[in-house]
Amino acid sequence: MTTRTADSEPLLTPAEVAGMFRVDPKTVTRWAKAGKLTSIRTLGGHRRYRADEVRVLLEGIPTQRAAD
Amino acid sequence: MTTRTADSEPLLTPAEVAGMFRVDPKTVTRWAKAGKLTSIRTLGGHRRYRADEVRVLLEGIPTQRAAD
DNA sequence: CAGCACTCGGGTAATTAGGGGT
DNA sequence: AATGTCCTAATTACCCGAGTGC
Repeated sequence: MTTRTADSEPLLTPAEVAGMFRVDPKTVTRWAKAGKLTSIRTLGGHRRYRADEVRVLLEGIPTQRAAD
Repeated sequence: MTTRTADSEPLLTPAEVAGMFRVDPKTVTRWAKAGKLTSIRTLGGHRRYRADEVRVLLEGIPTQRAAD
């Protein structure tokens, strides 16, 4: 219950997100820089995106989760 | 595999749809605004259209979608 | 260690959105 | 009512070389 952290949130690569939106990976990077998308950076500087967030932004269909 | 993603990967750009219908991209935009065509917006406001929907409107042959 | 695919960064064309008018 | 065209502003796509990820 109090464990409300994003436990196992699968992260997506720029190419993955770009494919889902039918845009260029660079565009996804631009969204991250604009703060429209939550980006997690690897230690090398590469970005990873939350599958949850992307799914919501795509059609507004959040992850199927049991009612709180 | 619990690949429970919404199968809305195949998206088309306005130019693509316009080319398939032999109309101006603006016309496709009008169709979207009129609700005649399902449009998914990028985070920048650009529209993307479902290949399924376009195919149906073009040939009337819907895509085989797996029943959940 | 070496290699390939991908992503990074910046910069420049092409496309799209929106309103207005024919 | 519906489509095509003109305009400006914003967004997106492709160019490069270098670094990261596996």
